[in-house]
Amino acid sequence: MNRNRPTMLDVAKESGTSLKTVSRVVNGESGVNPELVTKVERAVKKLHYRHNLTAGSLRRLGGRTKTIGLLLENVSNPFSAALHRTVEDCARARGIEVMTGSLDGDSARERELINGFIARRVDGLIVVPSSDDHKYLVNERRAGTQFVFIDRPALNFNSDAVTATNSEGVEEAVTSLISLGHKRIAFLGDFEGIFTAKERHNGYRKALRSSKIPVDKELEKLGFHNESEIEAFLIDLLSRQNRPTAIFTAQNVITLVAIRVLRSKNLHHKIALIGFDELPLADLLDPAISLVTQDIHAMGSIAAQLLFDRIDGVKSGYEERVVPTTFTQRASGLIKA
Amino acid sequence: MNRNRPTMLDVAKESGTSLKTVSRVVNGESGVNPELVTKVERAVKKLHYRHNLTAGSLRRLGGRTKTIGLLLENVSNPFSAALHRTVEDCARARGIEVMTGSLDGDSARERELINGFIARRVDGLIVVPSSDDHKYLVNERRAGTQFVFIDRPALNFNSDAVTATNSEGVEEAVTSLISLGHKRIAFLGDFEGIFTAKERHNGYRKALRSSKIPVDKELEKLGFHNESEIEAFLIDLLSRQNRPTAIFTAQNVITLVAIRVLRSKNLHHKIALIGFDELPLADLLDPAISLVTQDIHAMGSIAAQLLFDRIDGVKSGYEERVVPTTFTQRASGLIKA
DNA sequence: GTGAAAGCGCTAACAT
DNA sequence: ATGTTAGCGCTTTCAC
Repeated sequence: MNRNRPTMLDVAKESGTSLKTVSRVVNGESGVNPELVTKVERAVKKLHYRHNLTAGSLRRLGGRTKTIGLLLENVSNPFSAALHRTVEDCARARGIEVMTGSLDGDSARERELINGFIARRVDGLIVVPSSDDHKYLVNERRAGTQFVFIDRPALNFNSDAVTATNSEGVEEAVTSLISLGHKRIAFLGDFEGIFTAKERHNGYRKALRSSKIPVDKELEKLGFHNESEIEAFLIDLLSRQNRPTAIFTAQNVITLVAIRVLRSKNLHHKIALIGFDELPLADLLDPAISLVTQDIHAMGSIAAQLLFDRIDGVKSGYEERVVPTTFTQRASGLIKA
Repeated sequence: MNRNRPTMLDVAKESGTSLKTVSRVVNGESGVNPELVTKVERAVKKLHYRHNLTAGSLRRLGGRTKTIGLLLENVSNPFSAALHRTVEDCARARGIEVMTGSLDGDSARERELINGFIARRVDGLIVVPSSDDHKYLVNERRAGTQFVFIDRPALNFNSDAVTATNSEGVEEAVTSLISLGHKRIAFLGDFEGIFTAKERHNGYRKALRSSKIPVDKELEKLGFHNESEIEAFLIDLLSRQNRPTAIFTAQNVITLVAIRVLRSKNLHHKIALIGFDELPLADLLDPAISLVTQDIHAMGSIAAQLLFDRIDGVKSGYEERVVPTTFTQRASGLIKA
């Protein structure tokens, strides 16, 4: 029972001061007689008093709870986890705690979790969205909850957002493949409904167009429901007569499966491979894997800063900040056509 | 400003009912006239009412906030992240949200974060501890906050805990090396002050003892301050005349460095290696890496269940649950002496 | 500089 | 079955 916790009134009685003085001391307000401060602090220690921030937020102007929500694709995937850590560090510097949740691409879960966080009155939310319509947030923002989107922008909802140069990053990587003589380059990505997936596909198409290589739809596939679908597509792809000489995998799980399939067919030294997203140990594989990666630290810090500014009342127009990707060339991307 | 959010009183007025009826409907209590339910629900929708759980917890018996805290080593490391996901899933099933924080092995941070979470009145905490004295939690538990420890038990604080068979897991792996003829087996682990590090070292020593292999302190090192120290020790170790024929690395970062160093010396096919902790892509390296791993899902679920039971008022004696590790033998562990 | 009183949004206890 | 009132622990407002 939290009921047995002492309150400010208990501390006031114990220290022979008033409730308000205790409040001032606990909140570190200036202008309190040092003697009283000592008395209060002694009583706090003696009674093991713990400030109740949630009660305070009820009456506090603006009702701030110094808690934010962070909605990720899945807290256990490396991209989400790294983003989480960055946001946590930014929040810690300001005495803000972070509540997290995984959406798994489910738009219903997005709404549920946002409702759950709002019921706990978070001051704002950083969201890697899973839904394709964020109109429903208009009322929440009007009521005082701030939102910043990350990785993908909001849809039907004008807001701050931080994204990466998905298209340009892929374009650079695919162009490098073309310059090595590749003309048949496969592209495996997520469903086009996902913003990042579409952007990455656009980058691939642009690179082909610039080099006047016609699109071969047989070499493209967007959207897989699970790993075995990826595997099946790749096995089919590689068994064709006119199989590709290079593969671009636009997401880390797809890259992982591609590595395994290429190995199992003993083609990992014959067919070039470049993937999108960080992959632990990618540099230790044989061949080492070329990757296009996002600057997660920059993305997370910018998103956190944007959110904190909004919570602090900044009213300027909504910003969309774009963070450059990095192309790390390794052996798998240098295999010639 | 959260101030503009409508309250139950606004909903009551809009629906022509009373505050208490609104409360009943919002909380899904039975025994309310369906007509009134409809009226209230209509008003809730119209006004975009959002229940304020934090206000409710103030008055609610037991003061539950339906929020728990999860303190991890570092939310972005794979072990922590996987644990986080498991706990999140267990919590979600009960409508509980999770606040998280990274301790980085810092005991001051542990206290700070616990204080921050208690200030927000979490119902309980699941802790991978970083401090070596948890006496200070006695008062918190007395005041109604529940604690479950995971990965390492609490010190000077009697509580529920979930750990893995660290010692037995290592013993099994090292014994397998011995049975392949290895007698000079190096052991690299974390500082002995860390529970898991000590346990893993114990397992190593037990395996040697059972086979009557004398301990060679030159082959052991416990505690590194950073990756370059690990690297330096390994480089020295491998350049000795009587270098080890096998290495056991008792933690994932150490295993990673060992993989890199063995490769750089071209010894990865000559010296056996077994590591502790999961390593993504370990099966795709050449040689594939043998690992002793923890059942993170089981550990997380058990910890969550223990915590929820305590929150629900279970008063039985504190339990220490031990979850078996798994030894996955791959090529790196099968290299002979 | 300090304190008393009101009230934040809700639930509990008690009417009706 | 529904409503009224008090009060959770705190911050605000305002008086001293």
